[in-house]
Amino acid sequence: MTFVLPLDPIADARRRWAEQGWAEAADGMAAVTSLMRAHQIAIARVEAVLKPHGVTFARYEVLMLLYFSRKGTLPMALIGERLQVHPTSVTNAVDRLEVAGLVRRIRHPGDRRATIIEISDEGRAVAEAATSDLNTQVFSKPGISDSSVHDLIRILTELRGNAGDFDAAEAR
Amino acid sequence: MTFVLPLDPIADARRRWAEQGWAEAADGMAAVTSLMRAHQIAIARVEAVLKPHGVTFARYEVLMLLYFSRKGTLPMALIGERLQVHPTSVTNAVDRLEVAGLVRRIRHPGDRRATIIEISDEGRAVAEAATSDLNTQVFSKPGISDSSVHDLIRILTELRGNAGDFDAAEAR
DNA sequence: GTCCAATAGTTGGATGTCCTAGTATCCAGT
DNA sequence: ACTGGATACTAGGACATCCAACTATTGGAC
Repeated sequence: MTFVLPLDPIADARRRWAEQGWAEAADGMAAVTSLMRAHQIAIARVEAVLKPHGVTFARYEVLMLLYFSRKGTLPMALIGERLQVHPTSVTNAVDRLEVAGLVRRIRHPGDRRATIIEISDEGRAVAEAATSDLNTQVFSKPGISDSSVHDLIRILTELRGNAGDFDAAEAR
Repeated sequence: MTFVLPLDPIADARRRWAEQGWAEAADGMAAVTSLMRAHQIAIARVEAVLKPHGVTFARYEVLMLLYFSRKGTLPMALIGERLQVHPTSVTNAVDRLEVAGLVRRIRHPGDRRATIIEISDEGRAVAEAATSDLNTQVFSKPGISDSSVHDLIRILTELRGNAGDFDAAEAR
């Protein structure tokens, strides 16, 4: 009985990097490539849970930002800033959320250039139901040990901080 | 003189999760969200470096797989399996690489369903130049400490393993 | 007061990913 | 052989992201 043991493709690539004389970059390559693949795995799990709720992760994030805001309203620009995405991505997400009746566009009273987004009751309901499912099906069992979860958060916070995601002084 | 120090949005969300009684899922949420954002940062850095070479990261990965293969050729199916992407994504990447003259489609001698992809001399040249730039500009300085790089690789390998990325117990 | 640079949002285009469906081909069981 | 189920790839569609360009509006400089 013969078993072919599939090797980890990333560990393979890292080995090749070292063999090619790129030892100095091998770990970085492995880290970045792992990040790509881990993202792919995580997003797939999340999207699968969100699908029945009729939202994607991008829209879910917008919804939760509004859900947790004081008045249930936020300017487009602020949403983009918080989520660190391009303005056009916000437009896209809001368009679809609005069509689904989960949010509403409101004219900014003091600045006619700006647009305020308001979450609707249906939006709140979806946010709560989706979060409940995500918490039980994904976030509570992320697929790695508790200590790894902590380390991962710490390391990625370091990475994000160095990339200018937030003021390093506030990194905690 | 007042400076507004932007807080880490993810640390914020984690706090809210705990306040809402979702403490058990708070870390998982923070880990997954951090992963999404870290991916966004990494892919942006990588794509910026690859852009002058006329390839994207998706195509670069295909190119490197071929570059390191014994004969410079691989079946489409194997490429998709190694990169863990959908067959249509491979078709897409190969289409563009072929148009750019970096790879070539060849008929599989023994199986008329299959297609073999062969890297061209230009493909090899691009692979080498792009790798050189990536190594010096990204992989050698990933934006986190060396020990963090090691921990990150270890944790993401754990995550990928649990997701079945390289289930060693599986027969083929 | 006027003018111009900066800001907010949208539109259109390029790219990547996945899914569903369809075509061609292979292979094993009867 | 034959037939039906797998396998390999492609076509078309939905989404998300970014960039470049455009419109509308704001606010400061002169």
